[in-house]
Amino acid sequence: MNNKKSVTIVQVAEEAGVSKQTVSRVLNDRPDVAPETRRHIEEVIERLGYRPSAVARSLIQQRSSTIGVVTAGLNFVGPSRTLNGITNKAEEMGYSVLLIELPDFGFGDIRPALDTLITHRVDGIIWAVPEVGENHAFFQEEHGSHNIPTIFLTMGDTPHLSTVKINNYHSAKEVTGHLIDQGCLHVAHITGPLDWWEVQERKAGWEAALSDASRKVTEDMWSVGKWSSRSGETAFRELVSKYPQMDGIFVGNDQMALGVLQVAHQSGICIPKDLAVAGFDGIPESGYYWPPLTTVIQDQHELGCVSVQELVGMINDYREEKFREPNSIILDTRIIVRESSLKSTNH
Amino acid sequence: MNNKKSVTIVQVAEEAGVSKQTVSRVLNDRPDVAPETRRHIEEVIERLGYRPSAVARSLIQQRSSTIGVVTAGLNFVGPSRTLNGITNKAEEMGYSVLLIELPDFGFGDIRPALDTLITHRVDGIIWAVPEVGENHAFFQEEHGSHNIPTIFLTMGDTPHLSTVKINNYHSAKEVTGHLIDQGCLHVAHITGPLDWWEVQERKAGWEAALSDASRKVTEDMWSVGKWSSRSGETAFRELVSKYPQMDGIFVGNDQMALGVLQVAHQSGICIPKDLAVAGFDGIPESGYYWPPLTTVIQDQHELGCVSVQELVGMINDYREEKFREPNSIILDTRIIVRESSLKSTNH
DNA sequence: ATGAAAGCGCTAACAC
DNA sequence: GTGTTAGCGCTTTCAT
Repeated sequence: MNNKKSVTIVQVAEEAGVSKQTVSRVLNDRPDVAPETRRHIEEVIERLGYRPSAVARSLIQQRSSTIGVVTAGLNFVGPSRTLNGITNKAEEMGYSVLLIELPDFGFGDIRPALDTLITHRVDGIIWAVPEVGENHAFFQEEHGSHNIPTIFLTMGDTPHLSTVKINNYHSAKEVTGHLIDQGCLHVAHITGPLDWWEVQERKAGWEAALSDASRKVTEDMWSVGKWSSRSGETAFRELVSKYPQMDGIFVGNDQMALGVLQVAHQSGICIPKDLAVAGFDGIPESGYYWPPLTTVIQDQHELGCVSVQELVGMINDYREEKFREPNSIILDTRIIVRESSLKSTNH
Repeated sequence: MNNKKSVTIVQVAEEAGVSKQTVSRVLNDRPDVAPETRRHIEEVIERLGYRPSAVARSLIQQRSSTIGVVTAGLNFVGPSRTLNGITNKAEEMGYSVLLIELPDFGFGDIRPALDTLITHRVDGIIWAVPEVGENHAFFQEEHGSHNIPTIFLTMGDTPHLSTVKINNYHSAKEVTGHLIDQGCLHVAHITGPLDWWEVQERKAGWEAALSDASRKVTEDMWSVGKWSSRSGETAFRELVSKYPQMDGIFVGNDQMALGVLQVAHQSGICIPKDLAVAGFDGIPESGYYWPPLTTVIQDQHELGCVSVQELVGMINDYREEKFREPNSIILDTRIIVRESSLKSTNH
């Protein structure tokens, strides 16, 4: 328990009575080692508990086999599921993950995070911080200020940058259409914070669906939340008073929708009869809300997987000095209809 | 955008017309550099966009300033909040985080994860995988097979190992006591999977509370879930039929409690009048369930923070060859009483 | 099939 | 206050 210094390749070589190159060959599965020598060296490695140093290897090979992941808001459900996908896929593809979490959603603190990653010589970067306000402006201006392959999650299309995201606009439009199909004449909307790119997309989708159904969109028909159940509660109370004729509502995420359900119970609003409700995200609990919540399932695990795959492709092309066209990958979602929006069957 | 190779200390030295040693001094804020030289070098560093290589530095210093974090089930709320705390604190204390997620809760796949960390020469390890079945046996037998300071989260006290955890036993006992105080005569329990250490602790706490109130504990009074709302639903239906006189229930986590609430609604069981319900974890949404859920708040963010602090202490002592007594840190929880358990006020 | 030498980018130890 | 030398643990190139 006390031999602090770890075993090195030289010690293995001495113990085995060979040169360190031969040991190195065994480590890297090179063919040109006598079977007998190989077995002997493997035995010594095992006996000494030798583990080659990734640090030394990274230095000489000029590649760390590590990807840097920058995230924010890990205490939220979405980002952590994405991270889940990233770690799984990275491991599968032979990469380690260096994780950085920004203290907020990335206003002003980008440079230190980036410096840490550059310093560690990561082979590629996944920028898993959603686009909020101007927090991505840095990259739009300075793309190429660092020359590490980088992929961005959940941001709008931007020249020269590769992105991965779900189809927010389309999904929002579809779920709003579903509410209209259920016979809702007045479909309200609770948004997330307006400076989020996703939020703008979802709101635009809601507007498009109404517009397609020849309905007007006015200011009193929507309200702004902050993702939490509490903020959903507040936003909903606001709508109840300013848009009383509302008989359907598309809520920007499931947590806020839960806040809506609670206010409805307290106020004697019957769901879905008086008000059809749909959420967004598809968190597992939503099927157990009361009533079970209609929502849009976005596969955030898959989002993580796909981004790793694309990034590794970028890394490889970069190494071989091949030019690679920036890619914009869009993942589909799936509406899951549950009781909270089923007006028609209740008639 | 195309100069692939990154700038090195030698290039900075040449450009500045000094030796690399002087540049190194500036990088490490050594006092013995002429102010003028320092400014000049800093200007060159800035101009060239030089970032020192953590890889080379790690190699020579024999320390990586990186901690390895091993986790599992990131798609659950608890582990990701803990990770949140870990990243925050690690960054604050000048450490980077290398993240590994086990595919399951750690049966059989421990060695590769450990190898990855050793290979990367992390300075310390946070084993944030809860103790389940025999998944920690490896460490109990082979402690010291690797000589990296390691701290374990959410596992029972074990000789020679440092641990951090919340007081599961006490919390469970307290919340069960609360249900009894509310006048419940028959308090049931839904556990998580029985091979989890936490689950055993919580069950024992529930039993102790009943025992203190001179109630008998029999097999028909409890049922086993798997953490999900769906499994809570199943377990509760089982209890309804095998323990019909039940008028209170302590559920092993909030998600399963949500499943209980749904079944109650469907079956016309009135909460809390017919049945008082308490959960465990204190996820933010629990205050918006219907009715709002009484639960035990465990601060998993704090759990992460504390573990980093303790680990850094261990790392420092280890470096200085000081012996450090293995530490077992226990964090307190807080019961938050909401409508779901307030029988007395309804009388 | 194996070994010797060089060097990745940096810092520690010692000159001057 | 600054430069020189050596070396961290490994892989690459070139001999043998």
